[in-house]
Amino acid sequence: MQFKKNEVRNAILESAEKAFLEQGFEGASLRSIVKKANTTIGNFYNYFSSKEELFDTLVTHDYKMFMKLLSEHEPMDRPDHLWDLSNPKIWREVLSEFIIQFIPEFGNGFVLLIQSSEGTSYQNTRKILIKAIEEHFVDHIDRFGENEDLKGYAPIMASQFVDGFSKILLDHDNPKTRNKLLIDHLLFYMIGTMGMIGKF
Amino acid sequence: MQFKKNEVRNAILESAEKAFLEQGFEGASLRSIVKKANTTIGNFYNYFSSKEELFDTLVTHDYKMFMKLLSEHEPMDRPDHLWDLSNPKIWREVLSEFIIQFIPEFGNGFVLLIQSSEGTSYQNTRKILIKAIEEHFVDHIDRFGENEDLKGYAPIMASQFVDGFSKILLDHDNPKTRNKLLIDHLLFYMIGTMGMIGKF
Amino acid sequence: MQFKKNEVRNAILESAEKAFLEQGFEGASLRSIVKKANTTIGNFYNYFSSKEELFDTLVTHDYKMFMKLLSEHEPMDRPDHLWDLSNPKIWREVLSEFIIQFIPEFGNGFVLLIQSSEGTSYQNTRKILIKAIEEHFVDHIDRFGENEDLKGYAPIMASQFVDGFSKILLDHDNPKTRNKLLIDHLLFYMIGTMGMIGKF
Amino acid sequence: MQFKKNEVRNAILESAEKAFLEQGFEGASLRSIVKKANTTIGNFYNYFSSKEELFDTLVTHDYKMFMKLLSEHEPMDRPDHLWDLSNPKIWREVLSEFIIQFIPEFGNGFVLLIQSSEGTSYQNTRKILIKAIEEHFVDHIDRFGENEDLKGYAPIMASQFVDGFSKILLDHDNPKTRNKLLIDHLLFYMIGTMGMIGKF
DNA sequence: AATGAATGAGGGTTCATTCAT
DNA sequence: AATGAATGAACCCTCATTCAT
Repeated sequence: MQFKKNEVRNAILESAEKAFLEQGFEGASLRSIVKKANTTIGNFYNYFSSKEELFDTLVTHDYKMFMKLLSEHEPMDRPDHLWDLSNPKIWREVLSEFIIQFIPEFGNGFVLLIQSSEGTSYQNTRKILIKAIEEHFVDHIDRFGENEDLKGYAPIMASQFVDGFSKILLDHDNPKTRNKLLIDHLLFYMIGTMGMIGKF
Repeated sequence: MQFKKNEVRNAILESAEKAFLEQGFEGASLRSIVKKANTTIGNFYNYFSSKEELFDTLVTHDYKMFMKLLSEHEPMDRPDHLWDLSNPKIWREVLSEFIIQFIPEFGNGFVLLIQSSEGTSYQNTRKILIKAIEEHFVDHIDRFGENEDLKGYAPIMASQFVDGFSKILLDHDNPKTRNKLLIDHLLFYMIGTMGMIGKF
Repeated sequence: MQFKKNEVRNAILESAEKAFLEQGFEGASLRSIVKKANTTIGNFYNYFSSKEELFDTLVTHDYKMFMKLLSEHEPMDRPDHLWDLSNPKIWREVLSEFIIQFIPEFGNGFVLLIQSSEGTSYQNTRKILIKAIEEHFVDHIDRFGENEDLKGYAPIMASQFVDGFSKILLDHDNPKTRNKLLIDHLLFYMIGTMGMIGKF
Repeated sequence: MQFKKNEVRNAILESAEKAFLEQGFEGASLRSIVKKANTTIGNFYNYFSSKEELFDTLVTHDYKMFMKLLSEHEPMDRPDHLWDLSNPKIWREVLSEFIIQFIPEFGNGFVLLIQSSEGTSYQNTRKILIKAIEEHFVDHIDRFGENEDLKGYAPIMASQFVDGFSKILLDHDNPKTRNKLLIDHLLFYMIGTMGMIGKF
């Protein structure tokens, strides 16, 4: 019965993903999740030990991915040499190459982590990520010592960058438009940052 | 008991504002709100007729402000002539004058409206505002007919612009730094937009 | 300040009477009663010691009246000689004289006792009265020994007689139509009883 | 657990029926109902979706019956030819046949509808029925044009007829005595009405 | 593997009553 | 005499979780 088992399990996971994305972890009730998955609340506990573990399952892969990325601190930095390119016009294609290699890894799990994890043990993920991105921005700002007070805006930039990233993933399933938008997104923030620094 | 009355009322309002900001309207429980305000649930209803009315009280002023601004559609457009200025360097001071006249009116009420109103009658406010901003962006993109596919990014930009705006209000009470950040924010989006269009 | 005092007191009594009649003792809230009386909940307790005492005040006169009537057992019996009259046509005028002498005493207090006293210490009044009337009916039925099993219907007759009586008082303020209806009512029950016994 | 399920469900229904009859829909608390049914408030909602649905369940069959009877308007009229019979003595047996065909359908559900539905969606049932009965009485009174002012008493008669009907159902489970009393009841009202009109 | 009955805590709300002012 | 703030119990209802079947 391995086969059927996975069917139910997957049905629950799908239903839960949708519910969590739409109503958040606390807002989505187990009752409604299992109902949409065509099973019962009792049976749910044959597959998952708790609501939290359900969320965990949906999110763990992307969380590990994300943490690895964060600790390696390499792929994230890769496009940085762009900062030294003079012309925004050529950024797009370089970014495009960059984004293709690590973006596919992220999916709705990432969105759940960022937008729907309130009430779970992951609720700090968003903050951690934002903090990391912020430091990243600050690094670059620091290279241009003159804009000290721009740093105040860095946290805002960082949180928006992350939320925008997550919003794109959420709203767009089609990989092509998704990637295009993600590139737009990176581009927008690079241009914005450069402009704020005074590069134009 | 007129004296104590306002104290309690304000304690409830403060406690509620904090709770709503942190946990959203539905996530924040009346019981926890009144507890932090050092009163009882029964007494709460001597001051407010419902949880919704409590939210209403916190939000109504900023909501009216916001609706007025939206319908007049004038102050919001004012800084648009900046788009025709060639040099980003001088934008800052022009924006600065503009922002001073209408920003001071907004406070945490606006943040509640944008970030914490799910489950209240105001829950569409964020969407309305984002839609309005989005149209605004699209207008400017349209002036440069060649970037048709940039429009896909407009909704992202709009929602982030609004969320960033709200985040600044939330994180900064000090009017001076707040205004500075709001100017940064506008600047960042103008630069970003112009850059995306290909102006640089 | 005796004058003003009674004004408030009367306003409360009027408002309460209406509320109790419409929603019953438990269904009517003190809050709504004092609001309609243009005073406050706190002030209410300067005039009455409890909700129950308020009801008490509205009802005590009619209750005593009623109890006296019940124990004397005289006026109630008075029209009984009618039973021996052969022609229903002449009953009406005899009843008319009878009813005039004791009906005026009853008012809304009586209705409250019968229809709105659930939850108060008077909640048995209706039952007591009905029981008394029932015994009355049974007495007359007994005079015609042959209809033994008619007695089963006596409790129904009694409770309906009482409720109808009370309903007339409730629906009709005008003394003239009220008395006419009360006479109709008595007549109806006398005819019905005689008919059931087999007099026609 | 199918076995136990119905036990609990029935226990709740029984307890609720009793509570609603005694204290009305709003007066009866869910807590007291489930307590008497030896279960918990949480569990109640595994059987019924709301207090209203609980009432609904108790009442829906009789409500449909009643509505059908009212719309067909036939069985109700059937005994009318009795009015033209000269001798009350033979009425009883004719009524007896009539009543047997439609009365058995009614039970406590009907009583709940009439006496305990305040606060539910059925709260107008009593009024509707009384109005229908009243019109019925008026019809017959109209055949004897001379008693115009008797019509004032028709609403009283109608409401009492209905309440008496309901009281009999409430007080008597035994079908035999119940039917006998219902016949008595009809008889009583026919005699009363004829007498009032002046037929005797 | 699957069911759904059972639990108990907590949600927003209303109530009669008390009491300081 | 008058106010209305304060209390605590009770209202209907939803929730995640447990457990017997």
